[in-house]
Amino acid sequence: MNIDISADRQPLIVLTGPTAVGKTRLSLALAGAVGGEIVSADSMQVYRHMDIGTAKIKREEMQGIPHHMIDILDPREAFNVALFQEGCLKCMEGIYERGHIPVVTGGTGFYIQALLKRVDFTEEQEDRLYREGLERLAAEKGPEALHVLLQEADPAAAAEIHANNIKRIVRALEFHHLTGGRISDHNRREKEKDSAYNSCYFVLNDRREQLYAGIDRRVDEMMEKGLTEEVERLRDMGCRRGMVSMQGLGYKEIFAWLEGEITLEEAVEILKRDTRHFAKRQLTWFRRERDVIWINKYEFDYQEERMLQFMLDELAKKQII
RNA sequence: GGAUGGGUUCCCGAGUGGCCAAAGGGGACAGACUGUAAAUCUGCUGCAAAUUGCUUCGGUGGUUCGAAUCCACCCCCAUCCA
Repeated sequence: MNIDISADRQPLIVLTGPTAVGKTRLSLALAGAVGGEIVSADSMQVYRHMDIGTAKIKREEMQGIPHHMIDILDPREAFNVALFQEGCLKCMEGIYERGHIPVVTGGTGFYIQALLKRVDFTEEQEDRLYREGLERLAAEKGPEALHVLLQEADPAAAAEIHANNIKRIVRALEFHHLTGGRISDHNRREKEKDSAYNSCYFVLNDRREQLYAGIDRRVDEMMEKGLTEEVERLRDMGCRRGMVSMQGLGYKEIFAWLEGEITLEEAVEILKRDTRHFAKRQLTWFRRERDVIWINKYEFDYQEERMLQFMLDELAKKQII
């Protein structure tokens, strides 16, 4: 009775969820069951040498399943959504050619959205100097000064973005500066897009207490595995605090400790807290996404088999498998 | 046993007669997000309802038109003296 919507769209599976719910583990079972290849949608696992703090899967744990978008960049380089989308599209071509299904796994909701909707990032680049000028202006005259500029350039965006949100205001101004257009128009256009794929969007979740307990446990494990040494190594190879990669959870806190701003104990506490905050933000994002299929672990008695079966049923309904 | 300091809303912590349901911070919760997204930012936080009412600042009683703020006694904590 369902109309065939799969005719001209390629199949794609998304498995996401807040940090430390168990995405990696379930993704292996899922990819194994559907003959899929895993595409990581994670803004930090793209970096080489950042293994412990990103809870990156080890080669020997991959069960022979190909993993993409992991370890593709030097941590001294800046990554962003547009690069993610580009890289993703490229490796997915190969996956389809091999007759496999991409299983997009990772917690960066923004990246997943950019991929599914094929958000258009092509029309402009970025202008570092212009950005830095704006940031200096904000630092000297306050965020309001930037907001006033945006009101002239793009009133709709100014109304939507809070004056304190310097990063987003800078981006909106940069967009205008580079294209002459308005980012508010661009966003409105892109927002209306539907998924470009015949896709199933699974969000793995658990009770809040369980989630938070899992986060605490994971951070403790990272410390035992040598997170501090990992960060020291990165620092010695030239990573500095301001870099995109070093803004990742675990890295920024340990850096603060290395530079004597806080004690190690404090760093660990802050890391746990910030990771909880992050998990909450992820959940907010997923709640807003349309057509997501929630998998609450407690509804499956925490049994991977049952979750997997549920997912396979959903995939069959949509004729993805 | 004596001296001093202190007990404030989930936590820390201001408040020393009315403008106090009580600053500020943290946490919790909620939200935004379209080339830094593990980033950045916002809202909210005693209870119930219309501008209102009710319960709260260790306990009990008192002073006062009016108290978290003043007094008395009691309980608990910290430090010091015995």
